[in-house]
Amino acid sequence: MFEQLIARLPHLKERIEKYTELYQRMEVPARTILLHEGDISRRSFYVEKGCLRVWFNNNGRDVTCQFMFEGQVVSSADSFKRNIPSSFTIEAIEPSIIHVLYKKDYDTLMADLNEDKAFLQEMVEIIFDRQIHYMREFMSFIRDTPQQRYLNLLRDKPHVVQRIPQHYIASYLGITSVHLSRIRNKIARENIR
Amino acid sequence: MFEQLIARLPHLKERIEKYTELYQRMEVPARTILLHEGDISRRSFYVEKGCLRVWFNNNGRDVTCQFMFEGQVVSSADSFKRNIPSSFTIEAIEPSIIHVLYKKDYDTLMADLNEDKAFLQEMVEIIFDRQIHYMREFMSFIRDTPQQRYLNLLRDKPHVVQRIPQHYIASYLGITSVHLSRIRNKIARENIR
DNA sequence: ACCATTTCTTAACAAATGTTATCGTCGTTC
DNA sequence: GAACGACGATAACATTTGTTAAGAAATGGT
Repeated sequence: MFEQLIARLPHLKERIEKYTELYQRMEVPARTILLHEGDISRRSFYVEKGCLRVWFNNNGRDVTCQFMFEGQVVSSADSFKRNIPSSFTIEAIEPSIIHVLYKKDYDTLMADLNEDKAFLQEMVEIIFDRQIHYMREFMSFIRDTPQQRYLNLLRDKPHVVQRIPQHYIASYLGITSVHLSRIRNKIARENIR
Repeated sequence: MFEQLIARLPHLKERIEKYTELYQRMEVPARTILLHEGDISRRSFYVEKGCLRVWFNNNGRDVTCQFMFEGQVVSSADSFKRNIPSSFTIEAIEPSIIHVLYKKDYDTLMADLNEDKAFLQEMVEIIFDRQIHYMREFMSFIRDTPQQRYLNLLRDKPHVVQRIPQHYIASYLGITSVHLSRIRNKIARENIR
């Protein structure tokens, strides 16, 4: 676990391994809710196998805002860090193997790690990358049509399109599944010509 | 300068003041471009007075993605930090007083400050807040209609609606100025009834 | 005060997107 | 293998949003 991370940050190897020990392995079937919108998140998740969907309720309907796959870590960052209600739900949509880190273990660990300059610097980098990620998603929404966003997704994250049911992708793109179906049809017709 | 910041982080007072010294004051008229999209950003800006608009070119037309006012710091974060071309332009849209920090001064300062745990922790918090900001903007785009986004803006940042020309707000909302005008008309009619 | 420019509104029409409903396929479960 | 539910395609129609163009209103510079 966390092999990729250790490969990227060999100087933090021991600390990452210490971190790993605190995780608890868990197998869950599809449709398991790991965190409910509105609850305060006390757990953070690492995906060993499977796929999670992050979504929130908007006037009675799902709005998907993220998909997480093998090797990714996910938590309701603001809820977990600031003890406020989560603004979204985290749900497994495939049978998955998840490693869970409880808030109290995380806090203990962080208290240690805060003494550690190298770790803090790494932390800055990681959060910074997340900032850039969301900034780009945001810019794409201002800029692109739904069709363009779908083509971007095909280009940048083809595994998402392959693994995720289409109606979830539609809501992630901010459109209805009917409209996504039309867009796909249109793209297919254009490719034949 | 930076009084609010010092008030919030009194334990970092000296370092913030050291930071301040490196800034250069600059008065610019409206329509001054402070950073061109595609250029590598070597400067970061603090707004003492006036207003900046952050935008990028999309097939020949402006897409606005942010407004910055008095007391805010702005840079093309990824460009400034990673030495890559900026994905947007920064422009003063009112006559403004700007304080400029050059990259080389910033780097020197950061090298010092990286020795400083308290500062690094603060840094994590600040970047983390930016992450949450962009995440929320992103979620709002998936979730809300343009009319709702305009009402949110009126509710959360009325000063933006008051100070910024409407066609810029339209592009920030991801719609045309004609459509924003229609939305405003509709809201006004609903309020009369 | 005057002119030029920018900004905002409105209208008419076109294109994009949503809504509702129906149908076919596929996988799961009993 | 029958029943069921999830998923995706499609159609018909409604609503939203974009495009273009014209004119009114506001703003800034001289």
